[in-house]
Amino acid sequence: MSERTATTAQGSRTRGALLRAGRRVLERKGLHKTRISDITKEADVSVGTFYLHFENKDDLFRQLLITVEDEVYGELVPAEPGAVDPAQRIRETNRLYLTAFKRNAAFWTCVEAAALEQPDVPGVLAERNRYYRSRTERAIARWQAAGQVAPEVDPATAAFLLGAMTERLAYLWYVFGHREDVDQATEDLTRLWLNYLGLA
Amino acid sequence: MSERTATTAQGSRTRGALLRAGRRVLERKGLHKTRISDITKEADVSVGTFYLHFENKDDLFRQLLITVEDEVYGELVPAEPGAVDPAQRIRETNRLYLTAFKRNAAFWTCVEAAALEQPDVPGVLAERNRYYRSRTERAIARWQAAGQVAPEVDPATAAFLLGAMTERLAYLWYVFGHREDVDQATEDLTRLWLNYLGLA
Amino acid sequence: MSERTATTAQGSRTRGALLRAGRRVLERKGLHKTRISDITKEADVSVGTFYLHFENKDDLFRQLLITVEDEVYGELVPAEPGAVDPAQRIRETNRLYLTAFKRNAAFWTCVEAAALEQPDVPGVLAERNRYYRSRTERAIARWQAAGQVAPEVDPATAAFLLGAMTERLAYLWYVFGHREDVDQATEDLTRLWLNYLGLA
Amino acid sequence: MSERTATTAQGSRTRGALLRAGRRVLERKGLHKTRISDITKEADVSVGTFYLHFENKDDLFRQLLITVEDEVYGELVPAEPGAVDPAQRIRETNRLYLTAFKRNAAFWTCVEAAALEQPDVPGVLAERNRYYRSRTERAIARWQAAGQVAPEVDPATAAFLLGAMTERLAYLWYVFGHREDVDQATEDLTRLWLNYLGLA
DNA sequence: CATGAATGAGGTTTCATTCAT
DNA sequence: AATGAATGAAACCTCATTCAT
Repeated sequence: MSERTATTAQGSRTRGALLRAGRRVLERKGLHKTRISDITKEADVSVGTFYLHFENKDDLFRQLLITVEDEVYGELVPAEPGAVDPAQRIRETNRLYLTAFKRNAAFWTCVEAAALEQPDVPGVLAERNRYYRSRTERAIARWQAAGQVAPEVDPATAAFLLGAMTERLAYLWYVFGHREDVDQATEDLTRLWLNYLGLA
Repeated sequence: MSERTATTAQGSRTRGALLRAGRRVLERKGLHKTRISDITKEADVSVGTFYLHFENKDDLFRQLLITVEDEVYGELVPAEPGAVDPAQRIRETNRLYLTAFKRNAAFWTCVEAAALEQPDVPGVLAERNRYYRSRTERAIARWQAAGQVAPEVDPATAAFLLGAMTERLAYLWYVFGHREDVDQATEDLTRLWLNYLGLA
Repeated sequence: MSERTATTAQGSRTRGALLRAGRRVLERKGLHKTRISDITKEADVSVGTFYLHFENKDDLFRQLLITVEDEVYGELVPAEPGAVDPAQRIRETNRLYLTAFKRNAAFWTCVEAAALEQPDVPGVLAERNRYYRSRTERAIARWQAAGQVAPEVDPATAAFLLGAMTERLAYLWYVFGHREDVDQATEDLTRLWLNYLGLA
Repeated sequence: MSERTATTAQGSRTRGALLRAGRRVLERKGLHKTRISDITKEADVSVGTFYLHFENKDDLFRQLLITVEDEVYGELVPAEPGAVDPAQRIRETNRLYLTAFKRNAAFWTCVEAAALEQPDVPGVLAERNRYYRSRTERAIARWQAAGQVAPEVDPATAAFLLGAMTERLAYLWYVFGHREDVDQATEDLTRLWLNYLGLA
């Protein structure tokens, strides 16, 4: 439906405008108070045009979610992939995550809301989680092999727990609370990771 | 606001019926798909009666939130208040929390949704958090004084971080995931606490 | 229906309270924005009580109209009924009318509104008009007989025209405009009468 | 306010249909008994369409009032603008006024009702009054300069009083009473003017 | 592709009136 | 007589979606 392969240049330009406008409006008004007409007004097109590119609001939202996910994913690859000090690596990843989360906090509010109602959204979020978790898990296993992390830590459990906490803290700080700094937040978060992994 | 502190026995009976019906319907259909007429149908009263007791859906929701909060708060007082082994105490509190959360998980879905839209809800949640956090903080300080927890742990930070993580895990397990057990969940959660506090 | 002959002392006390409350609320909120519950609240009785004494809002309004009419009628009898100077008499009557109208202006707003919708109200107003008109007509005829007013004036027409104008001016001054004085208003009005009757 | 200055031919056609339908229904049922759905049914459009063109019933009414005012204003310019006999001129203007009023009497019932409730309506009416009054005032002053009207008449007062009376008589005759003729009404009214101005 | 007027189902809220207590 | 909770018909208004231009 919403995936039309061949489109005019003009067509995909309009589609892009709607996506960008949708994001702006959603961040401003929230998932439920956003009307389709709000989005088309922001994009400076007529209501009818919306239905040329999307099935409905949920459809646009899903497309948007994928786009934003990609953006965030892309940024989270740490600078130097070589082997470094675990503490250093954890700190750096946390900083990248918090920075990206903070920038997308307003939109993330809508994502959480959608997750409670739209059937596909939890799946998208779960996949993101799984990706992070497995990355974390592999890193911990590596550190164990290198003798930097105690062998009784279960990498899978650790990755799950630390991930959950990281998410919630980011949410509390940047969505509900109105924390602005990233530096101290990174320190607070990192300390928790190091403690748990016995790296402090 | 909307309450006229129930003048009649009949009046407060109906009000109670609406609150209970509201909760049932909210758990079934979610915050946004619940219609006022759904609630009155479930309570077996006419639409007009709803407005005799509540200003609108949000009003009922707020009243309901307070009620449920009280229920949950009430249960969280650990059985034997005497001085016991910290690990034992943490495990017990976690079990109580997870049990209560699991029982109210469906309603909590609505609470999270409401927190993203209704201005007063975050306040209610924040207050609950503050209460727990200060209880936790005092306990940790006590354990430090008794030499059971290392002095370099900051009780305030620890309470905040551990609380956040606990919340998110409960949410992931019982709202998104469909975890059913409490025993193993309690163990997983408790292990994290003990690790962070150096009590393992 | 609403005319119940024998009633308790308590009963007619409540009825009176409702009438008085009704008038106060009508003056404050106008005919259409006044709710039955507004009236019972003002009278400090329950809604049910209203229907013990009146059929509905229109019924109360009609009763009230009669009461107020009586009040106003009663006041309009000039002090000394003996033969006096016509100009003097006209001035005095105009003053009494404007004074009474001003005091009842707020309620009169409702009367005009009701006249446009309730079938019986125009009749009540018309009767009041007829009463005044015939009084005026007789006075003019008397003055003609005494040679004080020119014989080519038709008393019936004169009474009708002068009455209409008096009504409208009172309305414009005290309902729409917010005129406060009575003295100058009386002079303005009286001058018009004298001019028309050739008494200037 | 609510107008988006008709973008499409179709759009303004529908808007016009709603205005005309609104007027018809208002005249038939009166201001308060007219439902929005009555109007849309009469105009043969759906309810939603109403809100595309007007904010609510009051809004439509205000638009309508302006339209009708314009209609009436436009007609009241006397045929030959040259200098003529004052009596002749007064008679002619009165006839035009009564004719226009009679044609719009049913709608005027609603206008009077609205004036008692909607805050802007009295202003519209007052402006119309002011316009007439100043026209009348200038005419009287001209006649005084020409020695046709006695110098002791105050043009401003005369214009105000005569205008008020004219309004009320038209109202009593064509709204409350069901007078049908215009000729005799014009004579009655004109006689009053001439008398007051000493032109009889 | 784009437009924006039109649709109407679906929800919210009000309030006159009744009736069991 | 008085109470006030309960009723439900009736109005209002919104907004996702369609479709003729």
